[in-house]
Amino acid sequence: MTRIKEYSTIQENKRFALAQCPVTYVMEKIGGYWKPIILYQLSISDKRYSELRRAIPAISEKMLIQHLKQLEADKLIIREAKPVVPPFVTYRLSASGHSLKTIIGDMAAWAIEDAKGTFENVEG
Amino acid sequence: MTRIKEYSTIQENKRFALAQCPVTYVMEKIGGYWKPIILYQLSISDKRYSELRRAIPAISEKMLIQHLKQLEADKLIIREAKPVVPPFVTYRLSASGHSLKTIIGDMAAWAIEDAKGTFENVEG
DNA sequence: CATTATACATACTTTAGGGTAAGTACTTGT
DNA sequence: ACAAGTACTTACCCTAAAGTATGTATAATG
Repeated sequence: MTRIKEYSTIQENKRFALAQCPVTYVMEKIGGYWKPIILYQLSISDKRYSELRRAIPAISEKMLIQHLKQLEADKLIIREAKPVVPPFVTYRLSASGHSLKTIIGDMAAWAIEDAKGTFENVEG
Repeated sequence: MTRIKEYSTIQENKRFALAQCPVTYVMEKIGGYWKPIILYQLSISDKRYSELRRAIPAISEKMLIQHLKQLEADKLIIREAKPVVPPFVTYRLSASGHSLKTIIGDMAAWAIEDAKGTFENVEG
């Protein structure tokens, strides 16, 4: 995972925004390009690492793992590794993750209303 | 406003995410560092450009204008300019903007609960 | 004995977005 | 005459996040 500088104006402003603005807090947690898609996939069903990879073919392995680690650190998902070889790792939504589903649903509804016809299938 | 390349993998993936994922669509609209804060300020009351600037002292003028233009292009806010000099420009939420308030409120509520640790140690 | 599959890790590059600083045009106040 | 306030605009720099490519250990399979 990429190092970040201890100090920079961007970091300062981010801290400011996080302290002032709960919305930014949520953004920080689900605001990567792929995070909502990962969460959507996990909301359908628990999945192994490789299942996620196949479910989202366009994502690179680095991005997948990186976001999984972040989501895990933010306690939105739970990682379970069976001590076997080859490894068997399953990801699933935590309580926080599940509680986000309502919001995500509302966001999706708003988006679909706002841009009628742009979206074909998905809910996540 | 900064130019973007006609083609890049990032743009490709963004298009993919936007087409597949309504959440990403919402993120695109309210996902700048300052956008939620601007929207929040305008949800309190309509404001002139300079009032916004004073309400959010940490933001640079470039960022403020840039986000205002984007929010206007996305039809979340409405810009009204009186043809006088010195200029008198007022910004206010559009209908779309107002309809976002519920979602923003829910996000804020979730953020506060999550920060408190409400969801911790509960199984998904 | 080489390939495939598991679940990652890590070095390096690119790009979009954010930040800094300065300028524009026009009027009012001192 | 000059500073200050209005609402921007533009040129340039820097950083965080995203992308590319390759490597790791272990076991089963052909």
